[in-house]
Amino acid sequence: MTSDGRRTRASGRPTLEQVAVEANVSRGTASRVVNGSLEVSPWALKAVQDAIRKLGYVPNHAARSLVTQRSDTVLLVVSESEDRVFGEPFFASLVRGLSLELSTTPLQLNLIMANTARQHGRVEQQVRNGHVDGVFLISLHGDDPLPRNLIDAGAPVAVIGRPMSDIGAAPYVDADNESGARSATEYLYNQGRRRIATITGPQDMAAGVDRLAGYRSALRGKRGVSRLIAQGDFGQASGEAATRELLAKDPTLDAIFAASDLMAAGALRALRAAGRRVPDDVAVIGFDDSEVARHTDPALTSVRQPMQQMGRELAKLLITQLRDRETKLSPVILPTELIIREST
Amino acid sequence: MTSDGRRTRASGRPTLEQVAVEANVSRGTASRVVNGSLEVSPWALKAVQDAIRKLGYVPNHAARSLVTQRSDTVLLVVSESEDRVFGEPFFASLVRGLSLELSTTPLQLNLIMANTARQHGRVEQQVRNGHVDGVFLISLHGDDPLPRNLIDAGAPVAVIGRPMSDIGAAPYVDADNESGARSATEYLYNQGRRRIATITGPQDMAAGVDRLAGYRSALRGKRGVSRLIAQGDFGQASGEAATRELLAKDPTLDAIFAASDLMAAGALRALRAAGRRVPDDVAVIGFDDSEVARHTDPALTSVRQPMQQMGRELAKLLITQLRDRETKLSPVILPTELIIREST
DNA sequence: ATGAAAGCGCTAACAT
DNA sequence: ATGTTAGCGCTTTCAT
Repeated sequence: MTSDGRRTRASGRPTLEQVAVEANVSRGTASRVVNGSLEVSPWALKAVQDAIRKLGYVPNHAARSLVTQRSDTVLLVVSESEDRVFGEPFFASLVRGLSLELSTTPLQLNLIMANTARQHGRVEQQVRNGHVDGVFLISLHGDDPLPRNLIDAGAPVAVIGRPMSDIGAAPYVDADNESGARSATEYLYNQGRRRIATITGPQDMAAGVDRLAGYRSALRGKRGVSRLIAQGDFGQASGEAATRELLAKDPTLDAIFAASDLMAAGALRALRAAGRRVPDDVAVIGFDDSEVARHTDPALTSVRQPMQQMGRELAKLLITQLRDRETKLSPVILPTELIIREST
Repeated sequence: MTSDGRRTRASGRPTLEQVAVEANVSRGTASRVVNGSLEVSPWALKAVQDAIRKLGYVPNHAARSLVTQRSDTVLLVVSESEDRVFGEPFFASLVRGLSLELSTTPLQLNLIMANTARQHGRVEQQVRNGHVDGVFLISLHGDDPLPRNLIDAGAPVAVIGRPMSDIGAAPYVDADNESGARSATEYLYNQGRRRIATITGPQDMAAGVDRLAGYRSALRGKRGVSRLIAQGDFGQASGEAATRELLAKDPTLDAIFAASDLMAAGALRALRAAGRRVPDDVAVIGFDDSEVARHTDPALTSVRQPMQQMGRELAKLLITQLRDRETKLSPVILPTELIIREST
């Protein structure tokens, strides 16, 4: 008990009630001010604002959630099997973009790593419980049932990276992989390279398919250019192996476009082992503009994706759906940029 | 209204009340079961459990928070200026460790990027509001007031990476940087290298200081070994410059221990430019065992930190404090491992 | 424009 | 061991 005989609150945090008392208005009016209602007299408005400042009042999230039935929380789900993705610097940029955009809203960002089916279940549960108002999904596997389940559970979803299969109503953000690959290949062509090979990504992932399509598109109709395709899996070892294979098929090749920086780094190794100079004998271009690209020797020319911007767009996609559940959004495809370094 | 005249809940989610009705017990008893109280008859226990399963009941987080005055949420604060850290693969492992450990608790992980002072303010506010029960801090700047402010605000804090200045009551987790650096240096010595240089990290960061100390300690008392120290900032360019400097001072040096993989990658470039073969002429060791280490040519021998384990320990540090606010915890220092690759 | 009051779903103290 | 009940802090009708 305080000296005036009233119970002390456990935490020192002021409540809306206290603000109302301080401002000589009812709790209802105070609430209206906090929530920006227009039906408040200028006089009351000021009194409440002053009280809020004086007391250092901040709304209680739990109490508000309880009555509004919203959580003001969005979930970023990272499939652990994709932790290469997670570990790449571009993930940091993506999250920065998300944060930037979310910081203009009352939404909190919850992070969950969902590797197992059991954890996928937890995600769905969180959605059904209303603990989460919306979900960001990162780089799905082809046949992942998660997005559809989440949508069925009633949550808006936004996906980063074009899903291979139809994913229901979930909009996505992606870089323009095809166009990026096309520019890279055209750059090699314009350099005068005429024996241009590519190392593809896995063909069950959109990024793999689209980048190969870009390579093909760049060379379509061009005469006097030899095309050469080897299959990779985005990993360095596969790039190295693919390059050896390519070299065996055509020892005179003078350019390689790899669908990932890691594969390009592998190509660099294989080329050096084969005694080829880069870029003198063979030019190499990677994709992603990852950390690795900056640290190989020679440094890699690479196709950059605007990850931070993609993060912002991703956030916008979800925010829009949150504001109006009925909105049907289209995918957002952002342009890439070719970053020239030493390998071309 | 439903046909039986009672109001329908907006969301279909069952409440504890409905569980109680279904199980023919009071809400109180149902609550006891949900919260694992022992004062429940086996009979009631089963009835409630069945009802929970049948209805698919899950507790409402907001309602619980409201009454318990806990949020069951912990916050991971990433200083954006440290986004190199964030982007490194080891961050993924750290988060995985955190998630793993937190998944055994009802704690949710909230992610916030706090670059600006304004955002630091937001973090403090979240703590004061009770929106967050505890905070993880990652790689602080020397004189960052955040940890102390948070502790003052009443939140348990756990820090990853030894802070330079005293940080108050916050325990931390770190790798044994000194011992890691010592093993690396000793490895070079045991290889027969006798002109062993080091490229240090910034000396206003614990990792920089400790790794230099490890180098010194390894060589202490050894005769016939030349020591050579150049200053770096953990970045690749600084490693390249430092190596040129080192080479100028001692053209015969036969080993370099760099306090980061990025600097080691820079060293590799400078050595190649200078016509030195690695590891034949000069052996190189980095630190962090990052993605970059696996993709340089030659691949880098590097000191690995057990990031996932560090994540788990970090979580434990916070969980312990959450359970008992009075606990005073000691720092946790985890051993490193030397990963041998092609550069030695 | 404002006040009064009814809950949101839950826990915990109290009574039995 | 179980039921009853008083709030937790807030938003939102419904009156006025």
